[in-house]
Amino acid sequence: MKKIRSLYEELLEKHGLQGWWPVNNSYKPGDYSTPRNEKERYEVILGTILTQNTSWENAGKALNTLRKEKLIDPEKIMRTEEKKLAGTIKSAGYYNQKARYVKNITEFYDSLKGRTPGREELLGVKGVGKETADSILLYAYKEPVFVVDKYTERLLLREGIISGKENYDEIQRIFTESLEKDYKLFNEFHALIVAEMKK
DNA sequence: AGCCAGGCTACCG
DNA sequence: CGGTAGCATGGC
Repeated sequence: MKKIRSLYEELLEKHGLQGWWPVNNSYKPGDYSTPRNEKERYEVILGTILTQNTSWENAGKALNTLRKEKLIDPEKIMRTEEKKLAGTIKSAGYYNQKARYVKNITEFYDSLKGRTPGREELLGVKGVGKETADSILLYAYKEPVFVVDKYTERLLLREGIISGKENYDEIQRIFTESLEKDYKLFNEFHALIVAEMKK
């Protein structure tokens, strides 16, 4: 197995410390303290839905609108009519689907009562697939879960580490078997992958 | 002007 | 079951 660890060192050398979750946050390189409270946690969770197959810019605009409407609040989202919610997040694309997904994840989030969810129960929420579940665990709950996305797959393809036939869990295992389970490391590694692959 | 952006579900064979 | 159409805006 080509050294995943040395790949990390190379990327860090090339790009420097990045940060965490790039949608609408004044994060600083090397600062992994966010989310600092439940409101920020919930905002990150909304961001994971809004950014599905969508540019961060468009997802960020939708998040800004939600913020302006004071809707970064589970109770308010649940009280907002789905049609209206869809209009509010229009710029994120797929707004009808995502309005439904936002409702679903909000109901689930509320039912947790502050508890950290498991991956399987997250996957039980309609609108939450593997990448979204893992993004929620890593970025909202600081769990040491490696997030696999298009950039991750493209990088491993480029490096000849995978053939392209591997599934999500197999790709994820390549990272978790080679690295200590540290959410800051997983967070930074993924940010570096994006810095490397985003043209 | 068409292609692409950190996916996911439902449905098809 | 593995494969894929549909969902949609905004930036280039």
